[in-house]
Amino acid sequence: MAKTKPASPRKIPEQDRSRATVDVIVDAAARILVKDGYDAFTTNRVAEKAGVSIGSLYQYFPNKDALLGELMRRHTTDLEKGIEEMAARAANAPLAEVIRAAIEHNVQSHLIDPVLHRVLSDEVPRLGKLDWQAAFVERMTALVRAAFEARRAEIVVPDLDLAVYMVTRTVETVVHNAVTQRPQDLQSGALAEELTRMIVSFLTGKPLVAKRPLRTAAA
Amino acid sequence: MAKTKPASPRKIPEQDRSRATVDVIVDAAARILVKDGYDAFTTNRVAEKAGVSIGSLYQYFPNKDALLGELMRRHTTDLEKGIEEMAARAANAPLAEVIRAAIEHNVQSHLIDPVLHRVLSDEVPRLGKLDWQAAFVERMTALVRAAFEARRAEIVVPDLDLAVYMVTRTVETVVHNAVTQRPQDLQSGALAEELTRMIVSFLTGKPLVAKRPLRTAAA
DNA sequence: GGGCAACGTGAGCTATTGCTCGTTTTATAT
DNA sequence: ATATAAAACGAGCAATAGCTCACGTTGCCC
Repeated sequence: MAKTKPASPRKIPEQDRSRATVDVIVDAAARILVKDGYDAFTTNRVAEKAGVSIGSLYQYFPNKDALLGELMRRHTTDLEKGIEEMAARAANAPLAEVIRAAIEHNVQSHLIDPVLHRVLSDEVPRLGKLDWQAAFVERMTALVRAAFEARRAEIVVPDLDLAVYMVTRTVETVVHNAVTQRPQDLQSGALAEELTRMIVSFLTGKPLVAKRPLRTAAA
Repeated sequence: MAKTKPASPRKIPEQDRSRATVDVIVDAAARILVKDGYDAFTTNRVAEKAGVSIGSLYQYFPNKDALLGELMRRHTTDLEKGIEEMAARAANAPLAEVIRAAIEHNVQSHLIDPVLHRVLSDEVPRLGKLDWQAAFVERMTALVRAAFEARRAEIVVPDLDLAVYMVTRTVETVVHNAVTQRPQDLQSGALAEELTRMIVSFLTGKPLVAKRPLRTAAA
């Protein structure tokens, strides 16, 4: 377990053949992580499962972390797809609707490849803040911040930065953990419903009027 | 990195001498984790730093995970100290006060040994659900649930289990992440204040009347 | 003080893993 | 066809980490 160096792609694939090799390697990496967890994620195993030699793997990935990084990058890119457009679509909707849409989008994202998502965020050792990762977080934060600023008058939280921080953290982690611990409430929409109430009432200081009447009996 | 087995203490220390040895080992483990992170946490290094031989370490800990487990157990025990008494003290206070007290207690807990706490929860590979860990979570959950049930009339969330889940997750992770990402807001109490508002308005469906007037200007 | 068990020691075994490098195969260009 | 470079190969090296075990030391009990 040597300390891993900075790491950038060793060689850029030029022919279709090599691009296919890279893809097959990344896919195998994902499959191993999903099926057997991070402990089973060794470069030799990935190469074997991909049906390529270990040497080929190291032609395109300078080290293990680079492969992991590329996998995370692709996964994140998939998740990001659609966020901007959702934000644009809800651009001049009322605050409560924006929140609801964002939360529901977040829930859907978490239901795409839950196992890979969980392994990547829970089991993989933090490979100290990749550059693109920080950029991603910043972009998302900016998006939320802009949405809040446009509706500043409705928001009672004095410190807007703090509000953005708390809301993003809360939504992300509650939904994320619910994938494994509350799958039923995620599917039924109950969690998204309550989470929306929570965030909206936090921001506006006023209770959210429910779209559909809340059940009044206990579960 | 072999798969680690169940693991229970290999030998129970009987003399003072050996109990001191165990302590010095656990302390060294904590110091290494805090100062150098999980990558530097090797059994040989721990033994060296503790000033005992590697053989001694393995007389009391059957494997590496057992040492880590014991360290976590001690840390958690420290955190748990005071939770029950706080719960008892706030037994018949109004809901908002209970929430506030619990959140402030949680904040204080996170400020005890923040670095160790962070390493243990973020950097250490999940050693699949220790038995005492599950028990701890269950005890805490039961505590919160009891507090909610005693005030069921004030709570608008239809599914009380879901409410308990969301509240515990939210408080824990927001505070936990704030330790490293929002230390200022933790220290100032601003985060605890807003978090309390968030939880109370979520539960009661009504805005929390601020103890001290909120600043109305933006940050 | 003798015996026994608890305690302590550390050289080194075993196993694994990330990764290299000399070689061979395949595609492209002329 | 031949040359050239990209792509693929895979045996094996170097490093490291978890852990064992045969042996020495300390302390308790009669």
